Amino acid sequence: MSQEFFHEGELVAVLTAQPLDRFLDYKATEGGCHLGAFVEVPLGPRKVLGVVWGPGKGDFDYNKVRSVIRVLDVAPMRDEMRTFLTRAADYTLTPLHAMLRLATRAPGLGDAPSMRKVYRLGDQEPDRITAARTKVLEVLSDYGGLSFTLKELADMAGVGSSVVKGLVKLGAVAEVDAPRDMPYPMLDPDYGGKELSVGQAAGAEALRADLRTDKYGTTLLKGVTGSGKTEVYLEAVAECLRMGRQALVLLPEIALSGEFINRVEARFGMKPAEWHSGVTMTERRRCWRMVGQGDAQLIVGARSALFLPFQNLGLVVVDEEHDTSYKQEDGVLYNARDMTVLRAAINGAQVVLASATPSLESWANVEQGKYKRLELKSRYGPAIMPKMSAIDMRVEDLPGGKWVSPTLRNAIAQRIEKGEQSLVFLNRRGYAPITLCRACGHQIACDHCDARMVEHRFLKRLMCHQCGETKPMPNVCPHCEAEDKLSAVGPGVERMGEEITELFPDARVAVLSSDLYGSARAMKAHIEEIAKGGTDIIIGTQLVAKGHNFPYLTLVGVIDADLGLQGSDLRAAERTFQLMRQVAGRAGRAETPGEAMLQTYQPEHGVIRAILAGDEEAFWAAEAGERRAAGVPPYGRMAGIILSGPSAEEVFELGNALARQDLPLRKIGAQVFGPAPAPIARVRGRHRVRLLVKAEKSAPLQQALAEWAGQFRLRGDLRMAIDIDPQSFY
DNA sequence: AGCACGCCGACT
DNA sequence: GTCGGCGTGCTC
Repeated sequence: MSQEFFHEGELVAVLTAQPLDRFLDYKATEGGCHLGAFVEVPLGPRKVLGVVWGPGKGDFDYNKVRSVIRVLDVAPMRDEMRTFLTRAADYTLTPLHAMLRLATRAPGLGDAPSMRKVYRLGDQEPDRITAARTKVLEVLSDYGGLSFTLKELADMAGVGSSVVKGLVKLGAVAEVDAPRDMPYPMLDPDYGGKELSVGQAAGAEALRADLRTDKYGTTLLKGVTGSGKTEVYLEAVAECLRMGRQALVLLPEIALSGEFINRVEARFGMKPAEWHSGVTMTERRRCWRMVGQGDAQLIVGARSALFLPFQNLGLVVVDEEHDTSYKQEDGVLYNARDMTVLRAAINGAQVVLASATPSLESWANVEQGKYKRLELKSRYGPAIMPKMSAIDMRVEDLPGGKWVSPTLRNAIAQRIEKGEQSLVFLNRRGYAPITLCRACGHQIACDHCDARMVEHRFLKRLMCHQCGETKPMPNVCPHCEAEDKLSAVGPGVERMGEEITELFPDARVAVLSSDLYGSARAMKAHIEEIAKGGTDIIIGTQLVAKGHNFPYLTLVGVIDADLGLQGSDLRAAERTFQLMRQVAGRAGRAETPGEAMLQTYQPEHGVIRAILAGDEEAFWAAEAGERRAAGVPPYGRMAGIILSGPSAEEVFELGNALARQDLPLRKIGAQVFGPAPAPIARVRGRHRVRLLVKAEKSAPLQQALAEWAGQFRLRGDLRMAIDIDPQSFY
């Protein structure tokens, strides 16, 4: 039985977010402190944030032990959260202090809850009544009982703030202190329930029943685009709210949150709390604190929202669970989808993994009986799945430098005639992926990374898609100094825009690519305008595959369905399959049936055939068979070790040393591959080398990796990062 | 992470 | 002589 409270002077073990790989003993403050308390402690000359993790070990000279400075005024960290952080740290081989940092990423955590003055109706009558005073008092009585800040109240009444101040002096308006961080408004689970189809209602009831068990469980909610998955899992959220527990919905893309928030408001009457990189500092602080004290019922956020201090987490929905952006690729390497399952298991919460095209991992977990599966077959509304066909590019008559086949061009022309929208999909941003010198063959590359610079004609610059570095488009070749010999090779969305405008000079064309907008807000506004029908032809990247609804869209043309099939990345087939199905699912979501056309040079390829046939089970079974035979995820375990440093030789040397001293891995039957240049071989001037480790599913991989890596002490500027379950493994 | 300590090269 | 480079080590 662990001790829950520590009296003044007792030793406590404190974990700080500083990179120390152990707990430090401190003496509890005057007044004592609870297990899990957030505290401020002295560390050398500094004061740092920490969490009381347990009783002190007492193995440090008692006279040198310092005292906790103060206990912070936030809810203590719960046992479940400490367990979660510990187990997540063990799983991802991340130091615990780095996990704590993820869990305390809120500004002003150490501040006392700040107060502000708010105004409400007072109990006195004003001595003289004026028009301005009447307006202020009317506003206050109209919103009976509610209070406002000075600015809000003055603005609402259309008067100056001096009028309000005057009324305060007379006692007609009361000035009171209120905490700046207000609880989020209560959501009403019975506010705006939509009529559900029979299939949806059955799915919703299954999820509600699982929630009522009060136990952990994971359900894969599968349904084609537009089948109404969102309505179904919002019913699970409603049940969670009725039970008085907190719910979290994770989205892969911030750009989607605006539309989703509106749906939540329509369903529950109020907006939920939001947590992602786009929310302001003030709002972040409010969200973190309110989640911690149970005054936020539903949080919509990005993967890092999983580390919020929930008091009573009952449900986590991972929307578009197959999306690769759930994998954090720098800093702490974790997969938010997998960590969700871990957290829910510890909290006794339910997980809903929603997707039209689930990941093979989730598919395999269903097969093994670890997850339940719910499938929404019938579409919500009259639309049906699009008709899909391949355009065999080997027989199309296309001049060099052009990418829209005559077949696709004719199909687009027909839509324009009927006043319907077409989408031209190409998963390549910018104007052209390669800038080549026709005189010497030089390709312009990034100065800091091992990547080619992509021309962005819209910005009139070259950009590195690895590090974001840009430079102006040069007039002469940087290598041979020939003038006017640089030319754009290969297609990007901007260039497609040009080609489409040439083919359809009278059509309204819009290019939709995340880098063309200054802000998420601007992008959202543009997407909404397009969705209303303000455009004939949309040219888009991956962005359009992520859940936006275009009711007038009836044709999707995929420019290069072969992109991503090449190379030896084992996930390439899976990703291509998901992407193509998602894009094809854009077409015909409303009343009009849609059509999807895939331009390909290999129409006989298994992935292309599976997409066209709509035979998912066949695709998954074939893909699973190949992975099982190769002993790779989800049927085997893998880890990547990324070594980086300023000198390529030193990094490789370390890589070779690791590969040589692989006894800890051989003991568990694991194999080491590499070192080889990492998929991105140079980032921001640092050379990167990767080793891959492959083990049986049941092998204790983490312990072996820890022992293996522990043999080395990194000198100078060398870094080592271990990536459990890497996204790409070739 | 910060910050101090400390041991070698080129400046007033 | 000393200013300052950043390698090494410590923080209860």
